[in-house]
Amino acid sequence: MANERAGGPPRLGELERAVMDVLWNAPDGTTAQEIVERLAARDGTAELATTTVLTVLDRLRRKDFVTRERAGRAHRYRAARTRDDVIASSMLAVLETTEDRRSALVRFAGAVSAEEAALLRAALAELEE
Amino acid sequence: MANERAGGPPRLGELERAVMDVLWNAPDGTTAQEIVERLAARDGTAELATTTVLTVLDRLRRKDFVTRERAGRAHRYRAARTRDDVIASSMLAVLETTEDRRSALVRFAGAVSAEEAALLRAALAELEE
DNA sequence: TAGAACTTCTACGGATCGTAGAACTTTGGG
DNA sequence: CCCAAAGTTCTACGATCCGTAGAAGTTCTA
Repeated sequence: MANERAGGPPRLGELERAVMDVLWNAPDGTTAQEIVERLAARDGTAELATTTVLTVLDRLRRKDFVTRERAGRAHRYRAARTRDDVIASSMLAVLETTEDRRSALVRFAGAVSAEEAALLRAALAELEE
Repeated sequence: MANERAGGPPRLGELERAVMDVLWNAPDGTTAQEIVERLAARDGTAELATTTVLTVLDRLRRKDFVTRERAGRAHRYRAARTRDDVIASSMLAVLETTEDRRSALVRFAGAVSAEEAALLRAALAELEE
């Protein structure tokens, strides 16, 4: 009974997030191979083993972040959720850990940068119509 | 080099959060003993060992979520940060994991309830002055 | 059909967290 | 002023998550 994640969406690790970033930049999907290459290029580091990325892709699939389909002998992986969806629902999940969302939101509004405040205002204004 | 949390505020586990909740409801601080009792009362479960709560308090202290001061032979623990501050900065941390904050914010604005949208608008309006 | 390409299985080490006993420190009461 | 009780720190263990990747299995394609 040691550890119970209970509510909230599954958290992503560092590499998991990096892989998602690659997928989000490839709307038509990519192969594991290509992900390996892009990660190495992006970070200027040595390539990871392909199996490493495949393991991560598998975990992401279990978390419903990724889908795939056959393509020749490989699979073509693609993001199952948009980046914005993940970010927004993750922010919401955090917000839901408090009883007093009101004051948390007020605080949040005060904590974002001026530009972001403007963005939020614009987004909220659009909703109002 | 296995695991690197890198950026972002430290995450809280389930019990850690529960302890913070108790502290947030006790603005003048409490002792470990009292936390044990409140947790048991709140959840209707058996009391945890006092050392368990003390361990958690210690970890929270290292994460700068909690401070304490001597009070007789015990310590009096209190929250070092407000609940809203923790929530808001945690939301911000999530937001910062994307490059395109603009569209994430738009999506977020669309995902909150109508009431919450109104709250946000009000909070942002106040900032503008 | 065999070799290459790809995937799944298995595994390990580090980190975090829930959990708590053992050992140590402090202090109030006698 | 010293001791027992109250409180704290030390140490530890098991579970889970994540990064990492070899070994073993599967599936194409030439």
